Amino acid sequence: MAQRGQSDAAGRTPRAPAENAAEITTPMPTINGNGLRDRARAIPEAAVARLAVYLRVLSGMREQGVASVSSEELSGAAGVNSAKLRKDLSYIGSYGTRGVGYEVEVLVDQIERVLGLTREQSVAVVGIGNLGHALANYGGFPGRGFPVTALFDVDPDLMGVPVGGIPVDHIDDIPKVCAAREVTIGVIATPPPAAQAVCDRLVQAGVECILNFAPVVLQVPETVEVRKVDLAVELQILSFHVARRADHAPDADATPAQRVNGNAPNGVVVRR
Amino acid sequence: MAQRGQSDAAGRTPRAPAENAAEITTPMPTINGNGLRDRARAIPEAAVARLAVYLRVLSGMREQGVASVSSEELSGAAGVNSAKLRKDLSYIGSYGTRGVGYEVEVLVDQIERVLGLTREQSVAVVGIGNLGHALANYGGFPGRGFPVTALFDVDPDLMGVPVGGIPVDHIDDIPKVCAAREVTIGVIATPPPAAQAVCDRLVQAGVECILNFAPVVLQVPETVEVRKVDLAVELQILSFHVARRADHAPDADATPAQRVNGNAPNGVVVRR
DNA sequence: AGCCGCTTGTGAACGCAGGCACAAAGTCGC
DNA sequence: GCGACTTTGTGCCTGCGTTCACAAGCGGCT
Repeated sequence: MAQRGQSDAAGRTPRAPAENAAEITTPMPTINGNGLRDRARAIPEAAVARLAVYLRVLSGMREQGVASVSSEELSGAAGVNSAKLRKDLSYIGSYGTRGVGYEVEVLVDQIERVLGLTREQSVAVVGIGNLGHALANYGGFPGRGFPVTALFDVDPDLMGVPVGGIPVDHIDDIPKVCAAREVTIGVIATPPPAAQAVCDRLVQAGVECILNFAPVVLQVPETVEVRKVDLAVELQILSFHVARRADHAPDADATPAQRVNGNAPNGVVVRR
Repeated sequence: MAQRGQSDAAGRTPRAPAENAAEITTPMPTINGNGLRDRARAIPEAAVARLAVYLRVLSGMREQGVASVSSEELSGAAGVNSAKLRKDLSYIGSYGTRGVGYEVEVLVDQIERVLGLTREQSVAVVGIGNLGHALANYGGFPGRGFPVTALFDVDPDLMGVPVGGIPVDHIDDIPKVCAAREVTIGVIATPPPAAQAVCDRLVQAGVECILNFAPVVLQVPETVEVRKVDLAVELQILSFHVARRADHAPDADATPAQRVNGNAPNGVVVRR
């Protein structure tokens, strides 16, 4: 993304599944051609998204006392094909043991390192509606993760009211508060009309990574990374598939078998 | 993405047991102009996601009385490159006038047709927490869109209570209620442990498209389309970019806020 | 100690998606 | 009515991401 989703969305994605993000204006000034100091950049965005999934699965395994795992097992649990999993893992280094598999602990540590989860990322949520509430309460994740340290809204009634333990500030204070709390990631959960103004303030505050839930195309400087999650778009994509299915239904040839072919490890099938 | 991811995430993008990726694979590159039905299959998923964005932008334009638009204008507003936009539009047919541009009205209609928005998709939301509330109140979107016609939870206190105008039912009634209300899209907004069970019930109810917000890899039959939106994954992807950025920047150790402020690009705001 | 089988890591092929650039096509002005 | 200008639609080329297939490496078994 995707956001790309998801996508992606991914947003993005690609940049993400749904690829998205930084295309905006600027005709790709990316002098990226150097390809030199790209050690980190060498990891494709799609792979990064999957690494996050692997991390979640691995965390679950660790909690259940699983010490070691093979690419086959892990890929099955993550819903990808094992070759892709191995390639993804190879982007971050060689931490497996041939003939044996991977040590869960090691993999967790390494993925966390690559994803930058070793140092906590401070998150600000702007727009404390239903969605903002949900995000504010999200708190810790699979493992620990992203402490929400600042909340903003325009509603006077919300000012100072703690939500999920954090008091709400006015969006005019975004620059000040974000700087003070070293916010690195901003989340926009406002109504569409307010999104761009909020985004501008976040950028002004030095935030370089933004997760946007508002159905608007944000305009940002090239240095800022934006991922978007658009519920309407997600629904419309699904709607497209429904339509396609309906159109195709009369002569429904038992669905494209090739698509899940190599992926679904044996059992993936229909539970229940 | 899916990608998504959206998927990007995508980002990407997302596919349940599998991932996402190039599906649909229709051999023929599609000749437009006729063959109304088979062309839908040839549209790449990434393009579908963008079409949804174009639709939103176009709806806004229509509301402001804009009658006609060029690929350059529209692509600018949608944040993509104009060639890509034209190619995307070409997937659905030739509705532009050379030398002039596209008629907004026509484009809106055609995109809605392709996305299957002409017949309304009935949506069920499962898990009425903060996120579920947000979704239930989402109501209509850009234009009209996806009527939420059913809500489910396990909490006895919620049973029968109307949220956004729709009463909440127990998840055990999913098959019955979904069938009765002809639900075509299911949205899972439950805690992770409940997600798979809910998913199974939705599938059992005949729902073939699922939007999953729970951080779990759902196991579904191949006939079911799943898109996932994982907030943790989105944040981790952003975190990755923060980390990458820090590695790249020689003056890495300053406080994040200070550092980024220093990097603040000249024209902070690009704005439409 | 040496062999065997298992699993990783990766080079190479393949296929899709993106971008460029141009021919086709239609409009406007004269 | 004709020519020049504008913008679409698309063929081709490039690059990325996925998949395949296999050699390399490691542990266990005899």
